[in-house]
Amino acid sequence: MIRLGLCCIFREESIRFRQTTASVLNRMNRREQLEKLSDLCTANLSNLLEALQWCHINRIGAFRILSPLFPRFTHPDVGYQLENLEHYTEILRLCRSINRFRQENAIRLSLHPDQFNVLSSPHELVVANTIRELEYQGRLAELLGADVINIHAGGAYGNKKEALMRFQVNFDLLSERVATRLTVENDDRVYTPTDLLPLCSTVGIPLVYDVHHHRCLSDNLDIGEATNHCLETWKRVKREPCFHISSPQDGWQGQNIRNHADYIDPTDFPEEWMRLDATVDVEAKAKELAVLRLRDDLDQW
DNA sequence: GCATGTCAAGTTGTG
DNA sequence: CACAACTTGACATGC
Repeated sequence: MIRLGLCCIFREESIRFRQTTASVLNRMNRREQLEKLSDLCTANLSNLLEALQWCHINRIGAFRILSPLFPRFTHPDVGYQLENLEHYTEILRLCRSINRFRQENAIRLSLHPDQFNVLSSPHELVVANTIRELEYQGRLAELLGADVINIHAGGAYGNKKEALMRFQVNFDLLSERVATRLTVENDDRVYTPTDLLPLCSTVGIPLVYDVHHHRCLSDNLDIGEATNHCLETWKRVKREPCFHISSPQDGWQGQNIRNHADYIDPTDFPEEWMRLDATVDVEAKAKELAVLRLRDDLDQW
């Protein structure tokens, strides 16, 4: 069975995640900062539980958790520890409820750290910041029961081989809780599946195959071949494979095919995926509306 | 109440 | 060399 995944937020449902910025926090004293952050973390966890309940009711089998679930957690000035928040006990209780709910209802959770997390960077500071952020997401993953932390391979710096070598070296600096969850995804400007598959076998991490990115930046593999190679990387770690799907905003003849459309054109859904046991994250601007429509479209087939 | 500007972070490609 | 694009809404501010 294909399980479809909703990414991070809702378009029409009133489930909303809250945020803040460092500049707002910096205008407060530490006590006020922690009060605000405690409120936001607690609210976001309640919202996450609601999001999972929505997924369950609507037969959506996966949910991607937004990175700033705990806002500004790793920020150098205003970062904090959960233990220092007023609602710490409540926060842990909510995490356990979420973890139990996703387990009982078989909802797969994943995380997708932002583009500035670059393990292949030649800059020590960038790598250090990346590791800090990944460790935060690892903690989150452990608390909530997410099994995927998916990132891109980063920049090429004029030499992809060397960049991927740095990725490999820096991977060894990650904790067990991050390393066992980390996956790498082909992107639409630098790294194709062909570029990443050797890294995946050397490091022993799975490939998240984004077919839209592959259509924007192709290699010598067709979709069926890339799918099969991707499946092998997941088989090695005995876990359910993960794919991404989107459609271009103005069709394949449009100006910028990288932009995501509101909905998924069902003809963009690879035939090769139809009979797989796999997760397919739906990256579409209409969010839950797009997932529901694609679910119905696939049911028709 | 509504419009507008801001938000920690990286890298690439364009002009 | 500077800057927009990537992707993107939520929030705070100002009128």
